[in-house]
Amino acid sequence: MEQFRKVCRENGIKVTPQRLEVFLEILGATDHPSAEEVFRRVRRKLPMISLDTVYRTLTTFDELGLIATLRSLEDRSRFDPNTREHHHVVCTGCKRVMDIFWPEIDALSMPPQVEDWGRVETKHVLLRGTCSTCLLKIESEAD
Amino acid sequence: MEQFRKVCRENGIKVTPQRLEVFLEILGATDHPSAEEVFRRVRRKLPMISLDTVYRTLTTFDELGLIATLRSLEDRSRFDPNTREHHHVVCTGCKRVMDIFWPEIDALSMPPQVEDWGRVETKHVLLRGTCSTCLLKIESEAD
DNA sequence: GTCGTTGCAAAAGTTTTGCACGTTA
DNA sequence: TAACGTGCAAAACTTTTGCAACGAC
Repeated sequence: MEQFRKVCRENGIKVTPQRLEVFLEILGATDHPSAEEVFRRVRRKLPMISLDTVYRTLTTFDELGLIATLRSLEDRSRFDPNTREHHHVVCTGCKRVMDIFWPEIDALSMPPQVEDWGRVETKHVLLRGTCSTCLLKIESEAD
Repeated sequence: MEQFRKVCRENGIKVTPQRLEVFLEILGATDHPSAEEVFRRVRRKLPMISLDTVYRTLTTFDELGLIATLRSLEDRSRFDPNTREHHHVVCTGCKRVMDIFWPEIDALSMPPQVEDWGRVETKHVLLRGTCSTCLLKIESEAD
């Protein structure tokens, strides 16, 4: 909690009761809650908090690297005619997606914790980064 | 195209101009278009097609295994307090997500096609399957 | 002719935003 | 007190659904 105040100070954002409660709630969560679920839980302590504040707070925390957001390709589904096992790399700049074939990954056996968990049906790797075109663009903008 | 008629016949769905055009368009696509983008392209050939038909058609094709849908965890974002590198397995039954630590994957170097592509910043593996609780439930329902 | 499919419109669900007010630093 | 952050309400956006008309088999 002192840690949290410190992170806020370092990043120039204010410590509000809303941010503090969302922080405490999400840090104790092991079940990957949705924004709606976080809202439900935080409201027990802070009944007047609004859902859009929860969204704004989660976005802020994600930007500060305090939490990770699970979502694959931005906000909408994309469709792929290739149904063979393969993977994807997406550019955070231009949002373009490239197929990857990666036999080493396909061949890997599951870690023990997953064997106990149940039956795995599919495996998909998503890489994020910056494509060479966008890298060039960023370099030329830096002039 | 004859292939497509055959798949439809085998699965008991009708061959409509809409389905045919969506099929032709998506099979030629290498850029992982969104539903909206597929709609835009198909409309060039079939100006009267509606967006909801495109959605329905894409869903149907996905169910038949003709295409793959890229989307991570169902429809909404989920948040994870764990920002160390790790991966996830999600149960298609109960939608619960479990963290996975998988050093073998983390240590793998990128395939050559990715080295050329640009700079990769993050790597995330998503497994889908059925957790043991849901497996038991399915078995008991099968009685 | 039957029944699955489409188009339209409206709804549903998640996430974002404009704005006036309140709170933090 | 000067920004920043919040709550409210409404909007934006993607995706789904009810229904009458239509078209494939």
